[in-house]
Amino acid sequence: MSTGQTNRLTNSFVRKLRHGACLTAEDEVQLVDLTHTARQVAARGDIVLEGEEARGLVLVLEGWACSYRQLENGKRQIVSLFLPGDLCQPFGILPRFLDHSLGAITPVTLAQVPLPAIQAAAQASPRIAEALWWDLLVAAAVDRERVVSLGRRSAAERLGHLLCELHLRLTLVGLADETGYDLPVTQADLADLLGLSTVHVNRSLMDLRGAGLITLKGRRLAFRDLAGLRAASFFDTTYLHLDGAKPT
Amino acid sequence: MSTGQTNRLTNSFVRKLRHGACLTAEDEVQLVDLTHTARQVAARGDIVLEGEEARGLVLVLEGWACSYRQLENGKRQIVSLFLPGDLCQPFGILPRFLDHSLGAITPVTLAQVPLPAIQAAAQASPRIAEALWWDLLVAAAVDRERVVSLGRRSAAERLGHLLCELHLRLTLVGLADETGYDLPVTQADLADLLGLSTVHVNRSLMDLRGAGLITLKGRRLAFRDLAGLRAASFFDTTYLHLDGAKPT
DNA sequence: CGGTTGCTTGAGATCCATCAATAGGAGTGG
DNA sequence: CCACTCCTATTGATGGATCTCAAGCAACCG
Repeated sequence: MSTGQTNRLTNSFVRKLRHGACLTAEDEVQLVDLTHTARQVAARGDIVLEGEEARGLVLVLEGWACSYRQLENGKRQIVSLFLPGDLCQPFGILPRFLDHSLGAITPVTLAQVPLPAIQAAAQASPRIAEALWWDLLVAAAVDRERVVSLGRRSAAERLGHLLCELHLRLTLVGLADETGYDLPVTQADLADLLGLSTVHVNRSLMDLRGAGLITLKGRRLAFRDLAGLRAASFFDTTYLHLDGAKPT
Repeated sequence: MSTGQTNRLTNSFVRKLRHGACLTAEDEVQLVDLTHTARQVAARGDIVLEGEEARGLVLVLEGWACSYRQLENGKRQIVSLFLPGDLCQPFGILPRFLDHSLGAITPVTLAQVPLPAIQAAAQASPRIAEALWWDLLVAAAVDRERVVSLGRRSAAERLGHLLCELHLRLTLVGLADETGYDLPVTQADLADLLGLSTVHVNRSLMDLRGAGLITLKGRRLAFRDLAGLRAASFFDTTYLHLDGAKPT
């Protein structure tokens, strides 16, 4: 209850979608209604395993989750990170089977949204449709940025860029401010996300600390020089298409 | 005119979408009608530059294109590769401005599809909607696979995996068979796609040739041992969700 | 033909992975 | 409340995969 209040009037999903379209009070009620089938999964628990059939859209209401692939050689790659308010699949179709697994990082609260229900909501309200499409666009932009990082950025740049990205995404749902945010992932998780070894993640983290850019104690990430961090990791603050946002 | 015949009855877009839904003759007419505003771009020419406003969905009818990011340090990362029949953006929304550039690799024939037109087509036919969503799903799966490759696969594995992926995608639109296909990209393009240097792409290509897996002369890629190549690069043939396909 | 572009090969440098060992916390059970 | 264990963070040393710089060559083209 401390990290993100879920009640009948709003939740992280709605808080995020407000940035994508000018939702009416009625729209918000419709969206919250989609999320009433809540389900808990413990930290590091499985949500859906690769090869399973999807039984509905998975929506993260609280906590952090991720999609990942477990490789034949024992390595793991996290494909996407899902924060509160994030939909784990595109909202218009369900695959016959998943080509990746979904797992919890922290304890998570999930909603399992039936595809027909969300489609009906999008049909009924052009603002909901717009917000959902905007969300899909943002998710795609985040994924593109990950490709760029993995392909062409150094370890420290990747790390810094990720920290900036998370800052922006968490701010959207009210879970971060200018000073920093809770970063409830292990260095091994970061390694699987960034395509690095845990040892090198640790050293890159040291570099960022040594450069006076961040502080990371326990699970709290604090910025000491946000502008400097953004510059050092070539982070472009406009990349989430927030210009279409209607801040509440 | 040799690579892919475009006429009033069918084109590469329709040929691909047939795999995603059971389209009627009427559906196919609707889809072809979307593509009549053809436009040519020369090899290596710009299609849309980063920061520009999108004026419609870009659809590749013939030739190869890509989306890429030009980095501050002079490096380039290709984010997605677009083959004949590929839509370069999700079909439900246009961003205010592009966070990446679109460029031609070979000479390309493009259609610029107005967003309202494609939305109307999807509204009018649930089969068209299904096919478009399937296409989006496949594109997302390809992008995920790229993330996995960049993060956790060796250079030779990345290359082999890409060659297998292209084989499958080109087969969908009738541009490849069991023996191989035309690969009209330079080694520098491959490097920017795979996050490698051109020198190392060359050496990895040599490795695959040396292992008796492929032949690459001129612009023709020929398989000498497709099963071996797939095994060596851990390629999963089911990953494009073709089980939902209705082969014609 | 000269110039350009793309492919190939060599040699040395660098970034990052791997292996290994230590230390600090958090939980657990006695 | 202590001993124990596990997990995570940290640091060192070594090796390997890939990059960068450099040069030669072949094909194409005006």
